Amino acid sequence: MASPTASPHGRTGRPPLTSRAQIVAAAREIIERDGWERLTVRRLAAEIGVGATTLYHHVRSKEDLLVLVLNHYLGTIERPRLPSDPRDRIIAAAVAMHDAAAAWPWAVEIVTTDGFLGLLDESALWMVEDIVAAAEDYGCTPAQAIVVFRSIWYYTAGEILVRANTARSRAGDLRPASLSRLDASRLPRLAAIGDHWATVSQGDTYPQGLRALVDGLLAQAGPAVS
Amino acid sequence: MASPTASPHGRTGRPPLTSRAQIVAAAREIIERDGWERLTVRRLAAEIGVGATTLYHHVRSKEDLLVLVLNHYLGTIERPRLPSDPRDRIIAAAVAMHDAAAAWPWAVEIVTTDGFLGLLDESALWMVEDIVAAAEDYGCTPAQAIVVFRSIWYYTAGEILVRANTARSRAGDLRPASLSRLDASRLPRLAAIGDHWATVSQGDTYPQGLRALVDGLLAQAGPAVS
DNA sequence: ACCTGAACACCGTTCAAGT
DNA sequence: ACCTGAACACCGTTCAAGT
Repeated sequence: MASPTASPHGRTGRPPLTSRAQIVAAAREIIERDGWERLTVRRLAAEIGVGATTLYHHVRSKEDLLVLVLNHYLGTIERPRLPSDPRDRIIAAAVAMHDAAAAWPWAVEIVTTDGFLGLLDESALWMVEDIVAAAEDYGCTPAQAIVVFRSIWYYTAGEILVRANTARSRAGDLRPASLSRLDASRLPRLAAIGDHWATVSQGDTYPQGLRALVDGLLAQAGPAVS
Repeated sequence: MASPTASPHGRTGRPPLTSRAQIVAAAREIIERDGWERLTVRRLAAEIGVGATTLYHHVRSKEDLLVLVLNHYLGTIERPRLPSDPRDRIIAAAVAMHDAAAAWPWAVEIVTTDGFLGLLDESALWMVEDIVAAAEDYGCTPAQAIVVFRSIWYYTAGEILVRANTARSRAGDLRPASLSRLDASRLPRLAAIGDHWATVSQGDTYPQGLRALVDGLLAQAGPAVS
């Protein structure tokens, strides 16, 4: 009566044809091949060669699936060597976090929840750890270090969002977004800037704004202890 | 043969039963009553009492509709009186922008496109104008003023996103998000902070981070001219 | 225990046809 | 010119039934 393929966990019944690892791998394949907008439960099931409803035996919901995929992605990112100077270390860690997010902008939607730390695996939390540790090494209290991380994350998430949406809208119709049409008497500064805005906006101002933010935050925490 | 209800614009044919103004009003009604997630083309049409396909004679797409609704909303916000000191003026304008966005977090998705300025009516651009003008009054070049605005917008949009997603996820299942489960040997600082993180995260740290960002940005532009 | 198809309750958008 | 229902091409999720 005993199943000839009884699992080592002592479970009985039909052995699984689908595994969480297989699901995550297929999801990454779809994201990389077709873009993350195409990752739907139905497509993912088709990719694996299984009924759509089967997936609900392995993940609770689509969001659950996305968290799974995100953690797998974050686990593949190597932890960078960081400078010893606390201020420079915060900036380097933030840039690493930004680069990781820029490659996977959809992840930002999952991760922009205040409780998101509870969703992430330990292997993905070193970005947070490094920033908090550097802030404390500079002389921040734990509460100040949290504010430092949060503020950097807000700034980074916003930049990623703009970056992703801009790329998406450029894929569709080009928008002129010309400011020269503006009424100079009501919006004089914007009218004067005119098309210069588009030129400046093409550049990457993330690092510059980041340095400003970090310097401002550390100044609030008091002068360096060194 | 002439229509008895020929419009003053000299157009002929069946007079419209549906107007853009009516559509925008109905959309706002749905958003305020049921939440913005419930605003669908079909629901909107039902609210007006018209076929869903009819709306496509008045708006090009759903995105077009959202831009229409957003501009109407922004047009109703009063332009605040701002301090004369440039630094304080930037902060006050940013806080006004933040408050407007916090009330309508869905709008952030529309407006986080680099070319979004081209989508907004003049009546909505005073927030941008005021920040740019204040930055220039402080002594920034136009290019620096653009970086100031962009950086503030990134930070603000990110905060709104986290705020909106946190509210949404709290409406669903409560997440514990406990950091005390962490391995202290691999993530010592986070483990030490533990549940203190949740306490600090409950507070509103937007103004504090904003001040840090603005001070950092203005320091980059050089010392005050006054 | 694992997997299935059918079904539910939706989406945004197009298009030929009606008035 | 304006409005319509039907249809297209999808979604995420549930559930009773099969193996």
